[in-house]
Amino acid sequence: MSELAPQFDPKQIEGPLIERWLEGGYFCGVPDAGKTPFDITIPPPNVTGVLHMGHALNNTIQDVLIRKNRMAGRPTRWVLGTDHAGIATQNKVEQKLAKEGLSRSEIGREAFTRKCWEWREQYGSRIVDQLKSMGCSCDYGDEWFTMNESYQRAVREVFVDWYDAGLIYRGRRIINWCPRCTTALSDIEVEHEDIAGRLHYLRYPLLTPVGERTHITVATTRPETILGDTAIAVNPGDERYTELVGSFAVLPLVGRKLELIADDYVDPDFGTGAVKMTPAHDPNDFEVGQRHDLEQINILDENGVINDQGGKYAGLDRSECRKVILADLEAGGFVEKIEEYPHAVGHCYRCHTQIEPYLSDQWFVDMKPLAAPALSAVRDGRVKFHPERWSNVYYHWMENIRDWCISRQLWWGHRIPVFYCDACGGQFASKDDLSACPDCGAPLRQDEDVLDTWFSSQLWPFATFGWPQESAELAYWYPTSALSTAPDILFLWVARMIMSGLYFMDGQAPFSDVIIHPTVFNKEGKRMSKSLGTGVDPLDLMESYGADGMRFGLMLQVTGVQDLKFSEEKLLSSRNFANKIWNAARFVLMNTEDYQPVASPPTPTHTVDRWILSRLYGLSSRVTGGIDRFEFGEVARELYEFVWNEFCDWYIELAKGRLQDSAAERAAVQRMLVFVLDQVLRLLHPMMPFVTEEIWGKLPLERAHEAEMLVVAAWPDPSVLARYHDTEAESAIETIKAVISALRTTRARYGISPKTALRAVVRTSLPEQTEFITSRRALIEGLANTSSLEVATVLDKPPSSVSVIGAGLEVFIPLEGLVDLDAERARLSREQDKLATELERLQRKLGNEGYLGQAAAAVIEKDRARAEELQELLAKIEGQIADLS
RNA sequence: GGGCGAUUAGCUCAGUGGGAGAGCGCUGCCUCGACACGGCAGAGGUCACUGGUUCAAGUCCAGUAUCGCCCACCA
Repeated sequence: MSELAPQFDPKQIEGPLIERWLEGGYFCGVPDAGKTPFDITIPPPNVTGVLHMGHALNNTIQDVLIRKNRMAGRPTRWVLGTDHAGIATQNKVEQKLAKEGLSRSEIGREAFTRKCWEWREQYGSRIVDQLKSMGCSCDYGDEWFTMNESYQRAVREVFVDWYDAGLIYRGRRIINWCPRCTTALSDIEVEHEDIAGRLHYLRYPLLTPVGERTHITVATTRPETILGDTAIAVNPGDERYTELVGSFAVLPLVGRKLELIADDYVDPDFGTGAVKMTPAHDPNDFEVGQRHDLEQINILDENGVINDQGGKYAGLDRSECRKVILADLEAGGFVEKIEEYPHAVGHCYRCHTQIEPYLSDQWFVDMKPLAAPALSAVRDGRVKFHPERWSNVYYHWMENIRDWCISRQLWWGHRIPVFYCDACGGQFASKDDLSACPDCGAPLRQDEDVLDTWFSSQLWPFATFGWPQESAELAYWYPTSALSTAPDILFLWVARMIMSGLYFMDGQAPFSDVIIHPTVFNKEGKRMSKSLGTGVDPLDLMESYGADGMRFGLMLQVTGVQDLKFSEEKLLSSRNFANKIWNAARFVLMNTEDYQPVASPPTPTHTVDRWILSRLYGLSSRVTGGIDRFEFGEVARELYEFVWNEFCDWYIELAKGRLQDSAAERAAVQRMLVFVLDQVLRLLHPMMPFVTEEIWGKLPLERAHEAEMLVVAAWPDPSVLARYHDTEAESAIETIKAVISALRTTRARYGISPKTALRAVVRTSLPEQTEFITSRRALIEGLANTSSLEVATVLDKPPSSVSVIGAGLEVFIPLEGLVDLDAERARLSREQDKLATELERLQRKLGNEGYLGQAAAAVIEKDRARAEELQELLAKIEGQIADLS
C-alpha cells in the first residue's frame, strides 16, 4: 500500500526537508580546482526588511539557477547576507525610540548605534528564515552583513584607495537634502514626481527707474526662496533687458539690493525671461552664482525650517513660509499673476518627503574615470544583460554619469574614515583609526558623517569572499556567475558593482550575466507595495499554495516582459500541478511494489516506451537550454505540458492495461515508469524542490549507485538521452492517439456512455498503419472501450455508421439507431467547408511562383503534403455525405 | 523634453517570417482503483489601428492611438 496521501500537503514535508538539506551540508559550496564554479551573491535584503513579492520572484530565479548547476556537478555556492540599509534602519530605530518618548539626539550617537545593532540582532534573521521557508538553497553557514568586521575593512580600503587616487573629494555643493531624514542624498535616490505647482510672477522694484521702467518681473515656483535671492539674471542676448543689465532691483519684503546680471543659462522664452538667483537653493543658480561671484545665502536649517537669515520669517516651516510670504507679497502689490504650473519635483526615495536643494559640505566620488571601463565591459560582452535591452538603459546612464554624493548625515553606517587636525589643519584618510595628528601630534577628530549604504553594497561580490584579504576562496569564487535583480537598482547597485569590481579586482567584472527580472505589479497595474496596501505577502501565498506552488507559479510568469501583473491563478494551477505530480508518483509507487530496482537505463522496445523516452529527451534538452538562457517561463510551461499532457494523460493511461499483462510486460512498464518519473523529477527539482525531493526519496531506485538526496542527484544530460530520440515512435503514437480521440469525440457528440462498448472500423491509408494499430489494439480497447476493432486499408464503410477522419485514417463507428442523420450530415458539411477553404488557400499558395522560387524546400514540401492530405480528406467526406443521403 | 515596454480568447498572459496557443473562467458528460487540486469532449479570437517590406506578417519596418515604466537642474 502506498504511504502517500491522495492529496499533496506541502506543510507536512517542507519543514523536515529543509532540515535534511541543511544537515546534509548540500548548500555549502566546496571548491574543486578541476571544475568551473557556479556562484551567485544574493542581492542582500535590508535587515529591516520582510519578504515581498519582488524577493520571492528574484530568489526563486536564483535558486533555480543554483539548484540546476549544483545537480549538473559544478561547485555551487549562493552567498547569503543582509544590508545594514542606513536610512531605512535608522528610521525604524528612531520610530521605536519615539514610541518610548526618546529621540536619537537625546541618547547620543554611541547609544543610538548600539540600538541599531540590537535591532539587527532582533530582526536580522527574519528575512533569512523566510528565504529558508521558500526553499532557497543559500549557503546559510556563511552569512554576511555589510557592517561586519571584515566588511568594514573592505569599505575603508576602498575609501582610502579612492581618496589617495583623487577619486574621492570633499566639496561645497548643492545637493539633494531630505529635511525629514536630515541627510544628503545622491541624485539617484531622488524620485521625480509631477505635482500641481504654480508659477508666481513677482514684481521686483528697480532701485532707480530706468527710463519708464520701475520694476522687473521674475517667475518662480518657490516664492519662499526670495529670502535667499542675491541677484536677477537675464539672457545677454535678450534685448528687452539690455538696458537694465548692471542696474539694481530691490528684493520685496527684504530690501536687499539685487544686481541685474546677464548669463547664457537664462532661457528668454520661459516666464518673463528674467530669473531670480538663489545660489544656495538651486543648482543652476548656484552655478550662475559661481560665475558671477554672487553671495550664497542659506535660508533653511536642516529640518527645512527658515533660519535666522529669514528675518521675521525665521522659525517658519518651508511650506508655511510660502503661504505667509505670498500673503505679504500680495499685500505689498508685488504679485503680478499666478499660473497653474504642473512640474516634477524630487522626493526622498525612503520617506517620500519633498527634497530641498541645499548647499552644504559633502564627500563625492568622481565617477567618469570609473564609468569608462564599466561601459566597455558591457559593450564588449564581458557583462551581458538579460533581456538585452537593459544594456541601453545602462549605457545612457553611464555615459551621462555625474559625481556621486556619498556622505550621509546619519549615525547608522560606515563612518567616513577621514580625520581632521584642528591644530594644524591636517586631513587624513586612514584604514585604521587615528588618535593623534601624524604631522603635529595634536588630537584628531573623525568626520561625523557616514557613507551612503550603496557605497558598501557595491563591494558585495568581492567583500563577501573576504576581500581585501587575498585568499584561495576569493580567487576561486570571484568573479561570480550571474546576478539577478530588479530594474530599480540597476544604477544604485548593479552599475556601481561593475565599476568597483573592475577597479579593485584587476579588471575582472563581478559577474558575466545580469538578469533583470520584471517588476511585480498587482492586477490593477499598481506597484506591489506594503505601504500602499497593494501588496501580497509571499508567506500567505506559500500558506495557500505551498512553496513549490508559489515558486512554479512565479516562474510561469517570467517572460521577457518589463512589468509583470501578478496572477494568483497561476499559483493555483501550480499547486494543482504539484498535486498532479504527487498523484502520478502515487500511481507509480502503488504499481511497483513488486519491482526490483536496476541501475542501468532502460532499453525500450514497445512503441509507447520509445515514444515517451523520445519526448523525455526533447524535454531535457529544452529545459537545460532554457534555464541556461534564463527563459524561466518557457521552461515552466514545457515541464507542465510534459508531465500533465504527455506523461499523465497518455503514458500512464496507456500503461494501466499493460501492467496487467505478462510478467515481462509488467516489469518493462515498471522500469519505464520509474525511469521517466525519476528523470522528470530531476528536471522539475530546481523549480519545485520540495515535492520532487519528497517523492524521489520514495522511488524504488538502485540506491547503492545513487545520490543521497535529489538536491545533489545528477542532472539529466540531454546528450546522453539523445539515444532515445525516435521520430518513428512519436508519429506512431500520434496515430493511436488519433483513433482514441476519434472514438471519444464521437461518444461525446452523441451522448454515448463510456460504459457502452463501441465497435470501431478503421480504414488506414498504409499497410504499416494497419499492422501497427492491429498490434496495439489492446491500448485502444483500454482507453476507448471498444468491443471490437477492425482495421484494414481496404474496407467498406459499415451501414448506419458515423465517421471521423484524421491522420491518414477514417474511423467508422456503427451506431445503429443512435444517430441523428440530419445532424451528422450538417456536421460533415461544416467540416467539408472548413477543409475546402484551407485547401483553396493552400493551392493558391502553391500556384504562386514567387513562393515556389523562394521558400525553403521543407516548407513547400510540408504544404504539398498537407494539400494532398486535404484532398484525400475531402474525398472521404464527400463519400460519407453521399452515404448518408 | 528624451528613452523603453505593452496592446493576441471573458480575465491573466505565451507565441520574433510559413498550420492562432496556455492557465483560469464558461458549456456538456463522467463518483473509471493515481489525482474532483481530477478525467473526457467542446464553445470562444478581423492578434489596437494605418501604411509599407516580403512569395508569405500576430511575428520585420514606419506612423497613429491608448496604457504603463524609466531618465531629465528650464526658474
